[in-house]
Amino acid sequence: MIGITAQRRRGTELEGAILRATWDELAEVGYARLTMEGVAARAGTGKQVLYRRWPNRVELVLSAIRHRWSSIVDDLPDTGSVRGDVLDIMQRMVGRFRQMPPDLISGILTESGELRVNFIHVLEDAMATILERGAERGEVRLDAVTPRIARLPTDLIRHELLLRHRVVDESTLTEIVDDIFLPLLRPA
Amino acid sequence: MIGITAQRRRGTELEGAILRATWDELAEVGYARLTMEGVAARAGTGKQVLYRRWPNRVELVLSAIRHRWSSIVDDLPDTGSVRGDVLDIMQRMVGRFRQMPPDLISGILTESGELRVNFIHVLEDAMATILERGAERGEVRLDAVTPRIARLPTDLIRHELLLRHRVVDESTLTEIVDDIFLPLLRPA
DNA sequence: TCCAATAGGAGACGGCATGTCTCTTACTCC
DNA sequence: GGAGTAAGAGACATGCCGTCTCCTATTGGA
Repeated sequence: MIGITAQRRRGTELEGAILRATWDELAEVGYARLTMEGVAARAGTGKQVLYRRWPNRVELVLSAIRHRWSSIVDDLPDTGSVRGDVLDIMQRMVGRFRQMPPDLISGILTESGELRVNFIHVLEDAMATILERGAERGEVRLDAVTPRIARLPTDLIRHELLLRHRVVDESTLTEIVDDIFLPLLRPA
Repeated sequence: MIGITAQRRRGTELEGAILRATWDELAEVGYARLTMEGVAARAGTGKQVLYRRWPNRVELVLSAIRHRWSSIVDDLPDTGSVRGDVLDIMQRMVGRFRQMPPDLISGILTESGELRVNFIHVLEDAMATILERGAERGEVRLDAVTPRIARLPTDLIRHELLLRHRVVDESTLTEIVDDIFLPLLRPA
């Protein structure tokens, strides 16, 4: 045949294209109106190819998110103070959230029930490390810090972003850290 | 015509029946799979009757919730201590949540963003009153309590219930109150 | 008391997305 | 170079949405 030979993508290459298409579709129409058909069309493939890899919308979208972003804490901040480190983590959460379609998280939350390990567990580990380093510097009395206190900053940011739908600015972050979190790290 | 005369319900009576049917449907299939057709069938009426009153699913369900429950704080607790009052409020939140289909809140939150008024604002007012009474008893230094601190208990419960999907037991409540909230009411 | 206006009950309809299936054809690996 | 695999394309049954239309029970006003 003369002219264009329709190259047929496979495996990783195809998968990458689909995940990119998914993300683009998300950005364009949001999560609520993202359809398998839309993604397939945009990726230039058929629905069956999607369903061969992911059982449903939620899983596809979760893959797309993971594909686009590595872990939010793959490089831990080390500013020299607990305050700086925690603010850094919170800023990352806010920044990442800002780059998502507004209904993405709540949509996934509704359909799949749980926030995946990525979103919560990883942050807990990061906080643990930050607090240990703080303890070595004498900033923190580790025995006074319960797990719930440790996740206070991230929990509150999450609450603010997802349940209150607030724009979280710098002053919100410092409020949480200075008025709430830091005082609890060194009880009287 | 001999025998059963098909009484035709109207106005308030019909509306009540629909709202009850909506709640039953919610309890049975959850929010995600609640359909207008299902509600209409259960109420023994047609879809048009629903659409005449509510523009869509969300509004119908919101009405059903309001129809079933009055405000969570229409009678403020007054146990004689801030600790008791706050625990009481938190227990109410947990109790009410337990009586809801698991996906109800997140579903509505996703689709309409409404409900924040009921679920957040009302509780803030209640907390304000509780704290003022606490201040009169000398339990609380009001000048140290920022709005964000005041809503800490309710925010954390909400986070636990809606984002972490945890079963919130008594020990969770006392942890939040004793380890986090009360210490912040009387800084050193 | 009767009649016109209103609203209920029932269901058809077009539209759209889901998830399954089938078919042909390009590619890959042995 | 040939068998097996998976891509591309689209038909299909299903389900729900929101709108429309029909007919009839009920009601409030003349």
